Amino acid sequence: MRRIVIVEDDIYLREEVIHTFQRAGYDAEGLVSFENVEEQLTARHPNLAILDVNLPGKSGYELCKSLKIRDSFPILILTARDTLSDELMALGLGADDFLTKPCHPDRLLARAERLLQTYDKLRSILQIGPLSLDTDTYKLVCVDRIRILAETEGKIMKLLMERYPDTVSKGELFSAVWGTEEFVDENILQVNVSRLRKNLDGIGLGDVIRNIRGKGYILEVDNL
Amino acid sequence: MRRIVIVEDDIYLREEVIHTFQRAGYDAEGLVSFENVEEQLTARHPNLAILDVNLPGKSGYELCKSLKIRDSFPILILTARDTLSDELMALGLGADDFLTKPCHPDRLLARAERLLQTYDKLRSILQIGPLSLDTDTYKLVCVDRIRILAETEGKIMKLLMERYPDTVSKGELFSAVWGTEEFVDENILQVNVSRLRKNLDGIGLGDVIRNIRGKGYILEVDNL
DNA sequence: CACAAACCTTACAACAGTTGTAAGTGGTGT
DNA sequence: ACACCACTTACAACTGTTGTAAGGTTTGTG
Repeated sequence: MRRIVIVEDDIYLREEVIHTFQRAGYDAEGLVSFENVEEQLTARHPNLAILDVNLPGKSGYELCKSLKIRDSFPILILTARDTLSDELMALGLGADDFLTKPCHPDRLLARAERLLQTYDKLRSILQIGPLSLDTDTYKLVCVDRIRILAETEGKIMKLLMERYPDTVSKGELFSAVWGTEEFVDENILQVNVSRLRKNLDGIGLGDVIRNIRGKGYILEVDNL
Repeated sequence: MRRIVIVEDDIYLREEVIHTFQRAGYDAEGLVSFENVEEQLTARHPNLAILDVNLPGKSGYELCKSLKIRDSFPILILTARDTLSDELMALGLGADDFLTKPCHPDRLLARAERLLQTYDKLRSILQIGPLSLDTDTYKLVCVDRIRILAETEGKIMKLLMERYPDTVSKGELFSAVWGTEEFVDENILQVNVSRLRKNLDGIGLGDVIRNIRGKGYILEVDNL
């Protein structure tokens, strides 16, 4: 079932929206605390997030922007701020739709379902900034250049993107790619990182994988 | 450059919209005849279509629906009909966004750019009904079942989807897959169709490729 | 600066998956 | 009943991927 997470501090409106989606057969839930909204959201792996922008604490716009760097689910902004510049701001930061309160439940539902449908086809795609990776086929795309990675290289790239912007230890890479941290030649990881780097270089992505001596590998995509 | 095609019979509004997009650096053009709108649109391979629903001739809604069966570009409905049921209808038929006239150029632009951005990641995906095929990797998806096809099988599937709902002659298949209609063993096509069918069967798509004796092959996806 | 540890690269052979060939079976229309 | 078209399976050549081996380079430390 599709999970929809609602971030809205007005409890009455929140419950109404939740019920709208539950009646339509979705697994809808709302956040009740507005600390660490970003962590709470990503931890629940929603298929869609509905966001108010007037939240206690961090601005909804900032939240939207930082969620959209790693583009895993669509974001629908639902807010009382109804000026054009609010809408332009939201869309410019990557929001997928923008609706103003009060909003008819049917409209909200239709818009939400539209987004769910479109993002269905993107389910398997990991995104970090301008870089995207299809985790089924290991097709890597950067702007308009593409490359299809071999399985081992793809698995490494996948983990690096999932853990971004953290460093990934060699042990983690071993268990993700070979299923064990032990009994595997240390060198084989380096060989495959080397191959992966050569591949990335071929599409203009030199120096994207950086090694942290003694710690592991990390993705660097700031300058793109 | 991104091509945007505008389908709008009010010439003044049409020109205004065209200019809005041209100023923003897009290749924007409008249809001037409203016969065969669907053929005109698909022939121009737009990255986005902007559609009025009150057209002379065929209803914009019907048009939207039949365009969306093969989902190659996003559709933004721009119309004077501003009731909720119009919006629900449009979204239900697969339209990607719905705006009412008069519409501020900046809003239109922002919404359009949002769609272009999202569909960038779907550029390589062919869709016929519930079936989608990534033409770079030959990943075939039907609802939630996926299969990655080998290159030759993928090329055959690709052509069958592109030509849907027409029959594809063996000659066309030969030139698309092997680059020549001659000097290739007749049998090799049958072998690969056989392999493809076995693959499709594996994801619950038995009997999707039908042979028309003496004519060629055709895709049948009505019953899905 | 010398040394060791960590990291990187290239070449190669084993392997897996894909391709076309060959040969034979099954079905359809006249 | 016959010819023709369509289908299927087995097999060997080929292609791209993988891990191993061996040697080179960089980095931090005493």
